[in-house]
Amino acid sequence: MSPRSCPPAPPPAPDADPDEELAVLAAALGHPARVRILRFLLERRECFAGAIVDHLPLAQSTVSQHLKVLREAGLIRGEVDGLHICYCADGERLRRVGELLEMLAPVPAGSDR
Amino acid sequence: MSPRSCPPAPPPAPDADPDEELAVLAAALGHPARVRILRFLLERRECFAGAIVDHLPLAQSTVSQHLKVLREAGLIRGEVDGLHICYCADGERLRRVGELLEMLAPVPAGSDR
DNA sequence: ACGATATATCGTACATTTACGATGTACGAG
DNA sequence: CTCGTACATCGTAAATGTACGATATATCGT
Repeated sequence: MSPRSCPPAPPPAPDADPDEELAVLAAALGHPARVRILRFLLERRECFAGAIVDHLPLAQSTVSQHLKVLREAGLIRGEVDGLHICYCADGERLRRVGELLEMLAPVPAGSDR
Repeated sequence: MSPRSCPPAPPPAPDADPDEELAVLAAALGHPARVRILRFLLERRECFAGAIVDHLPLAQSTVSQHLKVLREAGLIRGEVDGLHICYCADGERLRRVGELLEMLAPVPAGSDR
């Protein structure tokens, strides 16, 4: 079972300008360490920040900074669990990226051969 | 009709690491001016660099830099047409972003209510 | 060949990002 | 209350990004 499921959902923070919204989300995804963090959270059952630090070749403070970037973009959420913090990837927010992308460049009709 | 359709396709430049590939593409999308350039190219029939410059509140040299970032990420291609250069958004490459995103976080089964 | 036009590149200034170690904060154990 | 653990934040240095004006390059028209 998952270590702790994160709270239902924080404010979705609607952005007036879709270009700006996409740019902000894409920028948060624009560093390999952050993509790796997301993949780690999505693939593993673990979620504690320490596990992420152990998984990356980066200092704890650096990982914490990357977590902050992801948090501020709404791509992850953290829930305090005693001494630990359990981070979860926010699948909805990630799907929002795909949605914005699809709005930008709709896939051409009948491209499912 | 479109001003000039761009050449078929340059080398797809496969990236060994999908996390790295996604990060590079996302970083290229991580600035509102670049998203606006892509939208402009996708929505309008125009494609000349000058039209993009007119469309953005940025200096010509700055727009040229953004075009370079998009070009290096493979998100646009430019074809010289006399004095002008016609830029096209590369739909395939944009769809590749969605693909990488989908590989990262598959949409949960039966989420199409 | 010359001048005008379209775009790229250079040089530069300033802001932001990335990385680290050090330090702060909050919690639980004892 | 004190100590250790887990994480965040601070301070800072180096790298990268963003923006501009100036300049280079290439093409077209004459």
